[in-house]
Amino acid sequence: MAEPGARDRMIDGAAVLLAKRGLQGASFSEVLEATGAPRGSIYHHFPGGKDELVAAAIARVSERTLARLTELGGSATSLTEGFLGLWRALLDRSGLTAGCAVVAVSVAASDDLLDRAGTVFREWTAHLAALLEEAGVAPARAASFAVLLISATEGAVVMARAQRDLAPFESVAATLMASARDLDADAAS
Amino acid sequence: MAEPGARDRMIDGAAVLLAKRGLQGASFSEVLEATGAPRGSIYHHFPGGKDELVAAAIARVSERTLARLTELGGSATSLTEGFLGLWRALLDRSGLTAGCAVVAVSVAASDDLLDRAGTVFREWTAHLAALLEEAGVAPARAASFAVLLISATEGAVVMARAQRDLAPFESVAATLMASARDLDADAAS
DNA sequence: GTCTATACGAAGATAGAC
DNA sequence: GTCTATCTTCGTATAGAC
Repeated sequence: MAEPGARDRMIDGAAVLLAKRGLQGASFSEVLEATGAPRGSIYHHFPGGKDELVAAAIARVSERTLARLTELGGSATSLTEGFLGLWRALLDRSGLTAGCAVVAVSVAASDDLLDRAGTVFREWTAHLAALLEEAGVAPARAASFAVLLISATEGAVVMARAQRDLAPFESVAATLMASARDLDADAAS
Repeated sequence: MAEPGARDRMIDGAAVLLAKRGLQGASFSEVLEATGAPRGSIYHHFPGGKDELVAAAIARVSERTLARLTELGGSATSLTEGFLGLWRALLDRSGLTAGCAVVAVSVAASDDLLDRAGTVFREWTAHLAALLEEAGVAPARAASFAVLLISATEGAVVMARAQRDLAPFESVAATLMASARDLDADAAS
């Protein structure tokens, strides 16, 4: 019952290609080559064509990110460490050749896909802010730190990748971790 | 003497299209249509093809950014305000449809162009750090704040554009301005 | 410096057989 | 569900005339 996996593999493959080579690099040919999925069933699985595939890919990236954030819970420090860890792992695993699939879509997509990317960022921001509040951070500070954490991390990933050097990422990570410790200290008092 | 302007217009046009539509959106056809430049002279002006045009475009964006930063000088506060102002103006002028051309190249380019984008980020970071030091900020703090300012701003531009809402940018801007005031306060003491 | 014409390949998408 | 074949559009790039 349900799909045997071809559709799933295509979605994951598209997510990887978006992260590594951008929207134009995530062509059907590339996705099929990377996943071994059958060419004949592209439009069976994705009647909406490439946009539908890309939308599914960034939705999956979003869900996974949200799920991992939830597991982190606890303090502002652990949330920040965990969020940074997700992107550090992406850079490490790829040898600094991959970035964020959502960012890749945000800079070169149709209006519909741009909207979906915006929704992903809103979800991440809201989820992070809610978890920070659970950790005892005041709502206003939780909201502004959530936006800063996401934007600075995403920007740092872009810089580290372009410079082929993890240094800018680690510099930003250290600064954000210091801020997170301040949040926890204030929450405890 | 020198070029009458066709080459210059193409470079500027490419920069605008990169910012608005990404690398694949900055095709020769689009650039020619946007600038009115003659199709027959593309490879006269850019023997290296598209990569050479894109390289020239992000180099020009970089130069302009560096020049404007130099004009700002003064304090950490004025530098931060000015840097944020450059990107706020970009978002405003375009109705939140344009982003940073260098980021667009960083997520979807050839190795050579990726290197050039990395060089741009290094130049911005070094220049900002140097100006912060002139403003009395300690070298280590100047370096880390320069990286944070660039990465957070770039990330915020991506988020604001995707969400079609300036709010995330302004939230990040407020946080960065508060940090800049701290730097100035410490520099004065 | 600019033109037309064109070669070449890649990409998205569709049709119809199996 | 998957295949092959094909269509169309587009983008890069080249050649040679003006």
